[in-house]
Amino acid sequence: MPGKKKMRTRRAKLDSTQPTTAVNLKDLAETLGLSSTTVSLVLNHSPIANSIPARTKRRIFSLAKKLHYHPNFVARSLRAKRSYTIGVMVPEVSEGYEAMVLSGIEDFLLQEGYFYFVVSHRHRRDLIEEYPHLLLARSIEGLIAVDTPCGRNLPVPVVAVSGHREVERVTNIVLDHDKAAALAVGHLFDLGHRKIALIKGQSFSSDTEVRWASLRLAMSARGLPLETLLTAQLEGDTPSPQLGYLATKKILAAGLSFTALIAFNDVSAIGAIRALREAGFRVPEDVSVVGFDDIQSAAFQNPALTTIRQPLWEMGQLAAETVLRRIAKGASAPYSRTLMVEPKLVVRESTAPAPRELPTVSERPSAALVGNG
Amino acid sequence: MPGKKKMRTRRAKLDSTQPTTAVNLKDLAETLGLSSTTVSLVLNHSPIANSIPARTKRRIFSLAKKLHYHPNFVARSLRAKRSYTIGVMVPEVSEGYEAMVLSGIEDFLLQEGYFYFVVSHRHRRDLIEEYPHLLLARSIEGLIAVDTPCGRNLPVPVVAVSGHREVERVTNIVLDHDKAAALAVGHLFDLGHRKIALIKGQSFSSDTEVRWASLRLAMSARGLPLETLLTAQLEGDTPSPQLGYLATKKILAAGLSFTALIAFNDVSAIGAIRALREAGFRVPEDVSVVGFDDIQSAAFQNPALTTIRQPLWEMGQLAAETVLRRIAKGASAPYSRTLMVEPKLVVRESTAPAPRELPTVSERPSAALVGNG
DNA sequence: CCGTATTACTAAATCGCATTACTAAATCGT
DNA sequence: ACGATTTAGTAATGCGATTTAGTAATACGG
Repeated sequence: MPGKKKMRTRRAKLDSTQPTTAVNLKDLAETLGLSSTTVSLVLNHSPIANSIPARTKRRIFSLAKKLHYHPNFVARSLRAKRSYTIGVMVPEVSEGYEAMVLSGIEDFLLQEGYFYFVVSHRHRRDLIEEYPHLLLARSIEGLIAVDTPCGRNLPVPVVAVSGHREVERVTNIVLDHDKAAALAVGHLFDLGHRKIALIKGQSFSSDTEVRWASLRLAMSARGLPLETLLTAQLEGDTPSPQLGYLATKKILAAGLSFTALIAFNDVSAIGAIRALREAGFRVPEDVSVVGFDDIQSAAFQNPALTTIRQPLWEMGQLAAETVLRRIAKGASAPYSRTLMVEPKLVVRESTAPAPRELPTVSERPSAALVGNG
Repeated sequence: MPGKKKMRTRRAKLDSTQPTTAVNLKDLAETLGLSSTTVSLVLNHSPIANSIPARTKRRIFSLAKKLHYHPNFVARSLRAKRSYTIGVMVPEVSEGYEAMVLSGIEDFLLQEGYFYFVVSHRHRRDLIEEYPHLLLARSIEGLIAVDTPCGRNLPVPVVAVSGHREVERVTNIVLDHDKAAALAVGHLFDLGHRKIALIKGQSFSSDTEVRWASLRLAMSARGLPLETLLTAQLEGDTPSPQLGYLATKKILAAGLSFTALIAFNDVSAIGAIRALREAGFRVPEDVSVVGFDDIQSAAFQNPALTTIRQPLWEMGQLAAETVLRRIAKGASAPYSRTLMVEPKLVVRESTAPAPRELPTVSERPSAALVGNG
């Protein structure tokens, strides 16, 4: 009699030209001639299933594998009140920064059986406010905010990657900016550079102020003054080399000569190099350029970019690990406010010893190197 | 009597020092002295609730708002068998191709109230097999497979972006490769190039064979022979300019001279340029290079890359739109097998008229341009 | 050979919501 | 005034997995 029933169920699925609907516990149980309780207990390695003979267990496992059975997460979540899902907020899914962080997050999360929702807010205030609630309504167990001023006081653990500091109950994963700045400035200083231009990030970027402060500190530690005329800020919402290009143009227009430039990140460094070349400077012979981040394409720029590597993938990984740990420990458990990761100087081809004489725009034929590297 | 019950429920929550657990339908109903059916019907604006007087409705809505009631998404999904979630499979969350497609997918999906899970398989066969089932277990309503040979016969609509063709019940979103190849070859031909080297994609990439066939077609249409010695294939799992670099090295080593190179994609084109330079060729004066895709950094290479733009963002957008449409129509509805998108030639700086004489490696001092562009 | 333990399971309740099928009372048309 | 309709709801079922509380059947100790 149970045989008949099982045949019908399976047959219906096999006969159909329609695609098979996902297998569920009951299907399994009926096919095996067991109760769904037994199957569930065995599949979950419950100690209560100790008494089930190995043979039966094997039968269960092998059929489950054969039919690609995976417990319905929605049902499981409902019952267990756990969603095994976390939310990730990013400014956008760009080609550079976020992709690397996401990749790190994903690797860790999937390996732990968690999935994640990504939402990108494009710096829109209303979305930054709204998304955490939308995610919460979907029962996320934790939230990772990448480069995003994240909502305070959410009922789940929040980990910020390069977020603004000092938000209650948020673990911050940040680069050691002081060390990063010291690395950049020190490298140029050691190459003999004394006139260094700086490009500051957009005001909405959470790294901007800290990195700027660290840069000033590192400069003054080497006795280098900070010339306002050698300074410009990125302007524009969507990150693109164009922003660095325009910022560099502005510095060049100010007329003060310099032998090195530290950009806010690699993307803007790429634009900066282009602006410098258009103005007739060779990089790195006349002007050295240092970026931040070490995005994948930094190594394949021409010249390859010297940069301060921000371990983005590892930061994503660490963020995921931290959220999961905080989830496991429970909401009331203590948590670290800040986790610092180490920057690394990656010397490539965009930096060189400072030239003997300060290069100026007027001195050299500006057409010489334009349009070709 | 109902009063007593409701007091107990609410009180328990208010007394607790633990964070309040979310309000549910039953809480609401009991507090209001109504059945959960009524409350549910009203909150969902069901026509069946037409007969409920406005006063009662108002009471329900206002209490719901006051207690911040949000229906439990998990329970709702289980019951309604709708998760408003779709799955996205990608080879990996890289900096280039996938990020753009994902971005397009996300824009459309979020705007329609859908969320998505991303999983990356890194070309591992077992993961490619297993992930669709894992996603299904999470009740996805549809699947987008980006550059992934996707599982056949799933119980939800599947849309493949640049997937392998001719899979049952899968809508394919593909570039018009014939047009793309004609654009690339035609552009170089018009510039006077007759000796064109080609880099073929990795065998696991779904675009590889079609693009190759189109390229051969386009070549022969112009009367250009396809020299095996001017041909190399990318080798390696993780996309990186390094692969293009090595492939180009191999072509150079073969010794046959050429004035132009068509790479499989922008990433490999970047590597190709580097290899050409190391061998002493100027790009584009000696050798022109054309890429495919038009990833963001293509425009900011030096020289800026001439490329065949694949509208990646739009493809993501279209994929999302198509999945949602197929979901709305139901599984048995007819669907388009293939949706073609148009390539566009983007002329930048990596292509130029063919030089008078065929350049050869031995003719020029190979150190001249190394390390600087 | 009786009572307890163990083995090998199963029935039923539960998670929160949606939905189908009702009901009891009031109102209406003729 | 009596059946029909409308009004204002409620009870019961099910989505799929987990979990608690069981139950037969056999084994074992004394």
